[in-house]
Amino acid sequence: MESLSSIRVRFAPSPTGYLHIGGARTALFNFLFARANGGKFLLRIEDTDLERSSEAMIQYILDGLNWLGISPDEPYVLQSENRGKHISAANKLLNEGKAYRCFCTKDELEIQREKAQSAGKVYRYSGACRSLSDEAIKENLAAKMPYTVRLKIPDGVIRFKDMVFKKISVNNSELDDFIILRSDGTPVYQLAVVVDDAEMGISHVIRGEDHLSNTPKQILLYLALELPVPQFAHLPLILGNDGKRLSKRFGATSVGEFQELGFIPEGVNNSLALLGWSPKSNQTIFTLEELTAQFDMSGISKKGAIFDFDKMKWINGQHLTCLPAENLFARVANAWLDKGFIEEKEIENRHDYLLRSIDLLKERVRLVNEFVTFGSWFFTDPADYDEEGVKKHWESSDSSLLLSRLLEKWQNLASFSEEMTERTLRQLADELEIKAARLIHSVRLAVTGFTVSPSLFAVLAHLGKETVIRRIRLALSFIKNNSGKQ
RNA sequence: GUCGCGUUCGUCUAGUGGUUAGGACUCAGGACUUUCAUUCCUGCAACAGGGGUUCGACUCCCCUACGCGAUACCA
Repeated sequence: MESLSSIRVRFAPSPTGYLHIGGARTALFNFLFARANGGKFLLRIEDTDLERSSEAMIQYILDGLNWLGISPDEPYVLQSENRGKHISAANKLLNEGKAYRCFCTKDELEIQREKAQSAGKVYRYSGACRSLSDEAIKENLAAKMPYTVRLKIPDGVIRFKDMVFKKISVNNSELDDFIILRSDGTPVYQLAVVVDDAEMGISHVIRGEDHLSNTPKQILLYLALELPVPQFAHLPLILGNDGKRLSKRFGATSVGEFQELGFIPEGVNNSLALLGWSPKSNQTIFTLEELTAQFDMSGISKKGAIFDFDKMKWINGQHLTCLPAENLFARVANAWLDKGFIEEKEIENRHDYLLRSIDLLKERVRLVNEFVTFGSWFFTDPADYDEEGVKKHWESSDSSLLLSRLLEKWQNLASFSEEMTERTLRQLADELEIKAARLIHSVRLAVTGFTVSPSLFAVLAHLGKETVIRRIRLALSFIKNNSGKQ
């Protein structure tokens, strides 16, 4: 067995069909802890519930981790493949008298439980089978009576130091002799985790707070099996805005959904890290590398964190502006491709144009999808114009005059550069004794269809003379038709 | 019910006996800019309640309330 001196952590999801955001955070913290301490980050699929598990579901998890950039360092382990080891561990305990066969039936136990509950008492297994005589056991076995295996819990108190929650102590009397092997011979979760974690040489178990109260049971199992007890760190839960555990009611809860919404891994990782962890400094925007460098268990909070979608978008936007356009290229180009703005071959043919487009827009968007919603004019003439904008900029009597005058000037421009368009526009404004802003707003609306855009003159130079002229003409006829209607 | 854990601005949080209780998102106002969704500045806004301990408690102790989790032949 590996010694515990080498740091090995694991993320152990059950394959439920997608990578939950809470799971992703657990994975991230495991990953960061491993990286920060020169350890290994492993993945174990808890597929004990075989009916609910499939290859495809495992793939979702792998894809999700991969997308986030936190793939495991070794091939994943399937819990179901360790079944034999779980069973022999149970047998070992049985042989050593640390566990015993329980012949009570499910129905009997159910009745006892109900009785205790209706009497307002705490139900715990009575221990009826704990001291069955060897003869009785033999008889039952001979009679082929089904049995479960239960761990014999000694008197005492379990104390452990959680890296997040600090000292925890639970009296063993709170725990009853829990089942480790079902009557069909399959191992129960508690046994499986302990055996698997030991088998994988896990040194630190980092998982959700919902496992905190399982920990004493598991420690008892480590002790009984004479396995080294790992360190534990429990992460506070991620909650929905009603303060309860995050569930499907809250919209996006899986990594895949965030991806579809237009989040990038950098943003998701950053947001997730800040849910329950805080750095020593005031820094809020982190790359994965920076997180790795600064991650520290002491920064983990004990309080459940409510998920703030607005902040998450803001963080994502920060990454979008910081990342060089080249890094965004593939994702944004794909979004444009999906939307039909461009064709496959254009990704290469018009590479520079696309890249510059991304560069112009990236400071203003928060989600990748917004490159689509606010970027249509890179590719097509505006199909319609912002209503407010039309009212504001195109409904005065001289609207078309202004645009026509500009059109005249620009048609004759030899160089349609940023400097030239700006200079000529301002000249015209002077000539007409109006504010340059009037012309600028009017042109922006004509060229993009929106009232907001990146720096107008940069936009003009980027689109080129031909397109700009065409769009101004289009706008002119729109204004004409529109005023005719009224 | 019992056990465990938690409780600082609306949200994420800093704070480890003496602070004008700090930062971030959101929101509001302002500045810059041709506009803005960018950037910058300003503002709003919090120690759950009650008892102790102490010269002095957000910080330590106890109680209450509230929340979450666990109490399965689920994981």
